[in-house]
Amino acid sequence: MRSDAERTVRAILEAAERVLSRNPAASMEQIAEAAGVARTTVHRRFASREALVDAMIGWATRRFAAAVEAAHPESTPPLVALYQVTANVLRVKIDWGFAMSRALSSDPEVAAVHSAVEERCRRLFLEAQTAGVVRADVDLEWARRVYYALIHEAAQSQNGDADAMATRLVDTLLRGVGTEKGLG
Amino acid sequence: MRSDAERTVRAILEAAERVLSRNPAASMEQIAEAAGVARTTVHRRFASREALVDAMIGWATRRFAAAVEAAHPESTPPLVALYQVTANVLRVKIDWGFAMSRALSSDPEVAAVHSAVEERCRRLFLEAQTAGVVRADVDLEWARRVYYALIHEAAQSQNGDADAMATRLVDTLLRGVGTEKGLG
DNA sequence: AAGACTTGCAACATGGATGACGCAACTCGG
DNA sequence: CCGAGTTGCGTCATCCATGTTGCAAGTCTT
Repeated sequence: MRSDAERTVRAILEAAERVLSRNPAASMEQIAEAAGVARTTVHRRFASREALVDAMIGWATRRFAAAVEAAHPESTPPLVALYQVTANVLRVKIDWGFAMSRALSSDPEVAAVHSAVEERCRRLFLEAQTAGVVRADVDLEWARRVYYALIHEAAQSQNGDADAMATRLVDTLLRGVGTEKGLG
Repeated sequence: MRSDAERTVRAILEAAERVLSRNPAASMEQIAEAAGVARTTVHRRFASREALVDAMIGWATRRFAAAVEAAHPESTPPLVALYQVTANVLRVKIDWGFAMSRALSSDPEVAAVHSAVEERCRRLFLEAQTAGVVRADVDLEWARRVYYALIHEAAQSQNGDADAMATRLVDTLLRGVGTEKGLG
C-alpha cells in the first residue's frame, strides 16, 4: 500500500535523525532497529547510506527554508523578523539538528538553499544595524556567527517552548548577560 | 633514542587532532600519513584506535585544566578572571578542539576534570553576578552554556590572536550586539 | 477470495579498517 | 665500530558495516 511505504520512509528518516544526532557513526542496523524495521527494508528504501543521509538533509533543508520564509523577514521590522525567524528555525532544528548541521552537502541544491538563507540572514542583520537595533560598531559577520551558535545551543538545551527560547535567545544576543556599567 | 620516540608520539597526537577535527571518521592510515609515519608505527605506540583517542583526550584535558588554573580565577576579580580564563582556554581549544569536545570520556579522571572545571565556571559566574557584572535576572546555567558556545564558535572562526578574541567574546557575552534602547 | 505490494528473515558477497607479525635498515650513544 | 632502539614495509588474519538476493508471510485493495 502506498501510504504504508511512505510512513515507513518517514519512520526511517526520523529514526535516523534520532540515532545519528547521538552517534554520527551509528550503523544502518542501529537506525533500522530504532525505526522498528529490518535492515534490509532500509536498504530497499535508500540505495545506500549516503542516499539516506542525503534524503534526511533534503527533508530538513526544505523545512528549514520554509521556516525562514514563514517568518516573512522581508515585510517585517528587523526585530520582529528576528524573533519570528528564530522561533520557527528552532522548531525545525530541535527535531532535525543532525541533518541541518550538514550545510555543505553533495547536493548543490541543498548548499544553494543554505547559502541563500545565510545571505538573507546577513541582510536581516544589516537592516537591524541600519534600524539601530544592532550597534554600529559590531562586526556583522561575528554577530551572525554568534546568532548561529546561540541557535545551536538553544536547540541542544531545549528549555521551554520555541517561543520562550527565541525570546531568551534574542534577548541574550542583543543585551548580553551583563549589566550596563560592567564594561569600560 | 628516547626523545625520538617521544617526538613521534607528539607528532601522531597532533596529526590525529588535525585530521580528526576535520573528519572524525578518518582512518588510522590517514592519521599516520598526516603524522609522516607508517600506520604500523601508530599501532606500535597506541595499542588501539581507542587508546590513541584516549591519549589525545588526556593530553588536551591536562592542557585545559592548566589553562584554567593559570588564570587564577580564585584570586582575581570576576571580570578579569573571565578575560584571562577565556584567553587561555581559547589558546588550547584552537589546537585541541576535537579532543576537548570529548568531555564525556571512558576515563573517569578526564570526566572528573571537566566537571571540576565546569563547577569552577559556575562559581565564577555566580561571583560575577554577586559583583554586579552579570545581571541578577539572568539564568546562570544559560549564561554558562552561552559562554561555552561562544568559546566554541570563536575557536572555530579564529579571527585575530587569543587576547583579541577573548576581548570580543567577553564583550559580546556581557553587552550583546544590540543597542540599549533596542529592547522592551 | 485473488492479486499487488511490502516486509522480515536468512544467507551471501564484498570492501575497508583494524591489529599483529617478522625482517631489514637506519640512527643513535657508548 | 657495535648494539639497542626505532621505523618502514610487506604480509596476514579478522572483524564489521554495507549492499544484494530469494523466499515466505503478511496486509490492503478490489
